[in-house]
Amino acid sequence: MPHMKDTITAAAVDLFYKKGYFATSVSEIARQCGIQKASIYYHYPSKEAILFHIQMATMEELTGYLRGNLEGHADVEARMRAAVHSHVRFHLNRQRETFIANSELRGLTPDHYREIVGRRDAYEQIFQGIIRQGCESGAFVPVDVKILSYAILTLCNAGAIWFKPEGRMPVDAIAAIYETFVLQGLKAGRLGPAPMPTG
Amino acid sequence: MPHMKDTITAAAVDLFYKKGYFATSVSEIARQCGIQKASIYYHYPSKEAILFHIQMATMEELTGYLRGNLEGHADVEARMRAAVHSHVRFHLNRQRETFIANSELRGLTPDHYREIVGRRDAYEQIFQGIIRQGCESGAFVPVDVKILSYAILTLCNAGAIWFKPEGRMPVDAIAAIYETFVLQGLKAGRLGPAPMPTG
DNA sequence: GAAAACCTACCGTCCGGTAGGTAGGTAATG
DNA sequence: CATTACCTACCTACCGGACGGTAGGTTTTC
Repeated sequence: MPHMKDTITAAAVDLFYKKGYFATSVSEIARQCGIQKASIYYHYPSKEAILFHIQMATMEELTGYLRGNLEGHADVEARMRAAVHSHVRFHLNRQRETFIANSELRGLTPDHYREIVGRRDAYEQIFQGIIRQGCESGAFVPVDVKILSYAILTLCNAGAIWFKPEGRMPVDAIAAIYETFVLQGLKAGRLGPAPMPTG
Repeated sequence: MPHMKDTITAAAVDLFYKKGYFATSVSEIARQCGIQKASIYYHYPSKEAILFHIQMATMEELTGYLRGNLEGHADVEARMRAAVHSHVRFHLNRQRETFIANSELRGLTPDHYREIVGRRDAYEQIFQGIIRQGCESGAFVPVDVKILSYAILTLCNAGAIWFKPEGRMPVDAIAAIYETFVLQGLKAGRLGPAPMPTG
């Protein structure tokens, strides 16, 4: 039996995902939990605190998941594959939380905003490190590391938009598609015009 | 000298982009235009109507721009390049409008929602047609058309998130990077494991 | 019996939207 | 050419309601 705080958090995830943070009222969250609005404030000091809690927990888990999935992979191509796979898997399994993390940053206070964006930057830098390493070793075509890292991360989020857990496609199959597409786009293979200088 | 309705629309674009639709009040829009809140309702019947107008105009322009850019290209690879280039260019030049179109669908009434989603589907199907053609002709590796179309469109939106018009990178350079990456990922080139069946 | 968990009742504020009025210009009428 | 009528584009003042949040009392749990 979960504690009420977890129930509240889960209800908030559900509603923030479906209706958005600003369009969701504290009363609605309470109603979904079967309690009164005032009781929410026993567990959380403010509505924003709920949002921050969700975002923080999601970023922590996302980063931890990536670190775990990278362990034991030394080869740069294998690391990239593992990173993409990890990112996609997490986004499909935690659809609602990652959607909130990606789209509800504006609801945060300036302090909390900085906190979350800092963690996000750290996460991105793991990807950028792998891409840079691949470019330097010649495994990948030379690319603008920052631009490509954003592109890849955004691309991998795509699945979370349309994915239905009960659908025909299993998570790993989708992850494999993105993995293949990204690696095909990155691997040195002499196709197309020369890319931009790697400013 | 623009008419007030255009001023209101422009102010709404600005505020919806910066703060989000639900976090923006009609009074704020009015203040930014130097008029009173009630005067907004002379030009628009409701707040939602402003959002719908922005979304509708954006989708119309986006689709028209793509159709124009595809004209005269017969080869499937050239069409794909032109499509990606068009999509990226538009998203960089109309950053605020496309951001709103992508993230503020929940603010629309059910009728308007269907209208916009319908146009979006039509736009996506242009991309899916090109991908399908490329797969069937053997120019592209066999892929799941729908999944890849979403992936490519989402990927091309990435630029609009961080792009600063006054930055070091010109629009066409960024478009070229995405173009190369996408084509490299799509073109038949015998890399990586076999992709999924093209359900 | 005390601490934790939840309640009812309420606060001030802001929201989207409306009612009704008015300044100033244009067009029709005699 | 003066008067009446109408129109556009805005205004002030207000509505009911919902919002986030709080005060203070009551029930449940250990």
